[in-house]
Amino acid sequence: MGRWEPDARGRLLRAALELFAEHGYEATTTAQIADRAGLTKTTLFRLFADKREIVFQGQGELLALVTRGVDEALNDASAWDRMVNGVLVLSGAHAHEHRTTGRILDPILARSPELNERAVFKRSAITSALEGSLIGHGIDRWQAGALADLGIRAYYSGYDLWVAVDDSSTLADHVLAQITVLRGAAAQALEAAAPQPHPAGVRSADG
Amino acid sequence: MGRWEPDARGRLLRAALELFAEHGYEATTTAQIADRAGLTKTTLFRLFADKREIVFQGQGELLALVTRGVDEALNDASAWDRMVNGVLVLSGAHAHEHRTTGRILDPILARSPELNERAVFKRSAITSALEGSLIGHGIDRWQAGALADLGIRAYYSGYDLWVAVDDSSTLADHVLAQITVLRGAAAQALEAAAPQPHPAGVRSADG
DNA sequence: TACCTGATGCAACTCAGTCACATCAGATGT
DNA sequence: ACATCTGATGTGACTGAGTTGCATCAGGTA
Repeated sequence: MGRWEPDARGRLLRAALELFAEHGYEATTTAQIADRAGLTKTTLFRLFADKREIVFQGQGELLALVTRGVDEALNDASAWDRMVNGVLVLSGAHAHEHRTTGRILDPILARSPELNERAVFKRSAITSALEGSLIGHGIDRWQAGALADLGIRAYYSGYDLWVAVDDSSTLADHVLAQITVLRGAAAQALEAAAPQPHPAGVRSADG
Repeated sequence: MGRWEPDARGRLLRAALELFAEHGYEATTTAQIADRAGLTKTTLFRLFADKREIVFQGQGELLALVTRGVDEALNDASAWDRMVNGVLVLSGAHAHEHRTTGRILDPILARSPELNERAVFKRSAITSALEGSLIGHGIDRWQAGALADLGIRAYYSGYDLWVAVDDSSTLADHVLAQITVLRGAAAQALEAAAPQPHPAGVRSADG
């Protein structure tokens, strides 16, 4: 346990968020972060793979979560229901405190291309995990891809809404609502493409 | 024109691909690349924003392409047709030589997390460009998002197929085929979710 | 008291990326 | 020919991320 000051990771995270908010991400050095946390650069890099990971710590667990959600759906669940369950289990991982963190993080993230790139990568990793889990349950790979895109899109826009408002709502509430919205939108978009009952030939829009 | 040896960018790209293939991306230093190209590190970083961009040079133009494709669709084109046109114009940008480059690049890319992250970022940027263009034409934002995801997914899996086979087919051929496949798959996945014929009033997240 | 263990510090290192300044090859004008 | 202008390249020093081997230190155990 904590022989030295406890919770080195937490202290580093808080120090980093403070400094990022004050001076921006790029203008903050890892030495400064370690310094404010009462540690050294070496320890920082022992606890985090790189500077960006300070901000995204724990996102690795999300991959396991979404997979678990897909796996734990009922045996006769449809592809759609498996996807929904994956995204819902994913959403369940966020406590109310994450809302505050999200509010602090968002502007920092928006101003830093480097952080943005990592964020996109995490999103992609989660999407791939969802897609892979669905495929693992025998779902057609193209359906799995489309479902994963839709589900993760719902998750992220639900997250944005959840962070933006200030009520007692759960992340899962917003995500579920977004799934419904996106399902309707996707259906409408596809309807315009394939009005015939049997999805056959497409007319390309020659340029 | 070339007062010195011409085509510095091309020489650097070739040198980089050689070295990456020989020793891997991470094990190759920028100085080595510049050296083999008969240049210096400084010049390398004058021509490329960073080490990763050597491999992804020119992807920035793709954003403009997909936007142009969406813009140049017929005035009364449906949301779907605008998306298709955007993706097709995007596909038209690749000559046959890109196939060879793709074959060399793919294994390098697969072995390097760093390059992978950049690749994902580029994909995301193209998706956002497509989504934004569609929204700019008055298309509902949720539809735009879903359409962009589907279109770019078709583009990338079409690209994979195009690179994998060795015939006279065009990238656009494969992408178009993938759009059809994905449209069918998405329709099927949604059908299981919403069996009711009228996807009517969708309630947005309470806010 | 002696030992063990895991978390931390220290110092030196490599490499990506930046910058100010010098240089060099060719085009232009006289 | 000669001087000059211009843009592409080289030089060398610098910052900061990330790594590594070794020392140290706090606490638990015998």
